[in-house]
Amino acid sequence: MTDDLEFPVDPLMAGRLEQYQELLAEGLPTRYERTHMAADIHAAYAGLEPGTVTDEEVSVAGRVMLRRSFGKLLFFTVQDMSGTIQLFVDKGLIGEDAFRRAEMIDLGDWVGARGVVMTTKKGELSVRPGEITILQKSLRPLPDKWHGLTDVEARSRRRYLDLIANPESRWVALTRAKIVSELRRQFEARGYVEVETPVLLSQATGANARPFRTHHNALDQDMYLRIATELYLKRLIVGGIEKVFEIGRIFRNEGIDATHNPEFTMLESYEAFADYEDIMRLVEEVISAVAEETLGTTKITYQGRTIDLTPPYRRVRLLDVVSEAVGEEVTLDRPDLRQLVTRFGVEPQDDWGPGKLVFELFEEVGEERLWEPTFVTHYPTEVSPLAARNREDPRLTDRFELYIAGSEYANAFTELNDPIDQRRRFEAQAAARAAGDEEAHPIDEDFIMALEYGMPPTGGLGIGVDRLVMLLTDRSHIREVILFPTLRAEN
RNA sequence: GGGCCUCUAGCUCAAUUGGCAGAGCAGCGGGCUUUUAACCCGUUGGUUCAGGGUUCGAGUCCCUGGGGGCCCA
Repeated sequence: MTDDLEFPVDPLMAGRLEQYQELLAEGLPTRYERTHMAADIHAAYAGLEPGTVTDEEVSVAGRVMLRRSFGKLLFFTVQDMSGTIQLFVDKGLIGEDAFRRAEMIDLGDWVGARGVVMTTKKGELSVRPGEITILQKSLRPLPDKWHGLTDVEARSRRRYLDLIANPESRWVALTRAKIVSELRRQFEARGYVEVETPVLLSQATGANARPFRTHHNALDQDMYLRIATELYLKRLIVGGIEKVFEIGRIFRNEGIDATHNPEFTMLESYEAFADYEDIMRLVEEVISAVAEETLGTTKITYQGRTIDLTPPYRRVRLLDVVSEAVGEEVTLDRPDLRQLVTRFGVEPQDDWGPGKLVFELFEEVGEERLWEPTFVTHYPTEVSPLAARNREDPRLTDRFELYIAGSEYANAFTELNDPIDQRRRFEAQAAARAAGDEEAHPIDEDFIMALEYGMPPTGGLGIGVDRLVMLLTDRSHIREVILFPTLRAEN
């Protein structure tokens, strides 16, 4: 029967294929009327005495995960999005024909079943179907029913199998959805307007990173995938959309490791008339609210250690973090800065000024010390080309980054709205680029023009959504929170 | 980019000093009216990542390449 197929048939699939072709000939259903999710039934009938048969009729549908077959009894464990429910099939009640058909159901098949809610002698809540319908065959065997799918690469590449076999993976995926939804809700509740800015650009701006390059055929023009949404969102502030945010995919052409995927999701927000201290309060409120709404608590466990996300978060100046880490006072004025950072393993380049030196030193020795939620403030102007200068010390900016568990989760500042200074900053970046820094920011003339029309004082924010999901779901690798992480092509 | 580890049946894993490539699950056949990874009996299934080398003999040792993981930069 499978001989006429134009592709080689795996012996493991042969029996199923034959059955599938019979089902196709009979006609498979195009829909199924489900009244209950598995979890609904567990919730509604919790505590039902063993050996009870109710007269409550329900219908369930899902994928067959386990099968236990006796001579005249058949047990299926069916999994839907909410969990699992057992089907109890009794030959004496369902009849010879229906029972024979039920016996042909394989692990992995999608089925629908309608019948009464009952408990078995052992107390297992079950549905005793009067009818079972195969909704679609699975032609391939599922991963090991006990061990699941453990191979890291296979789990990423064939995420559908991971989701079928590993409840934990499903939980992460669903929790991510909740987190993103709650983030959106938090900003909307504060009057922010969600927008979409271009992904495809003639110039990649808004961050220090290397972009992906592509080409538009009709325009015959090289284009870049965005590395940030920043400058477009600020154009919208100029345009009078005073509270604006975007949750969007960002692309950076860089290596892949535990915390980096070439495409990732960033939330950026901008609010007119706010400064970076307002944004600090916003971040505390949003992060703690998202934890509370998605996990039910702000006290979380990450990699075996507890973290309290309850505001307020500690605030500390970047220079103070660095000073504490190296055990002596570090300032931008120290003549021996270059030697100092070298001593701690940083390899400075010739064109690095004091700000860059201190910043690199912070990344080397400061970050890892920050376990409890901490706002690190006053980043050097030299490494913050889009942030407003601090009024007391113009070599520093009114900027902060949020650190938790040694990693960065948010970056925010009072936005630079002085078009003259912005041009100067861009020119400094252009000089760095000319000196070989491929990640230096290019000059964006149109953005300067927008600032020349006047941007109100504005507080801006970026949150790494994938990192936040990692934190809240206790995953140590970014590929665990991205359904289809970037992988080398197979073969 | 560097170091270490790893790749064996659809899945999860074994294979002693270099000596016939195995198990459990899945599959197939049979039994069983209350199972929970059901159980019991029987049974099919291999390009041991690829290529080369050493050897009477290579999953195992060596070389080259590839995939993956962890750590470092």
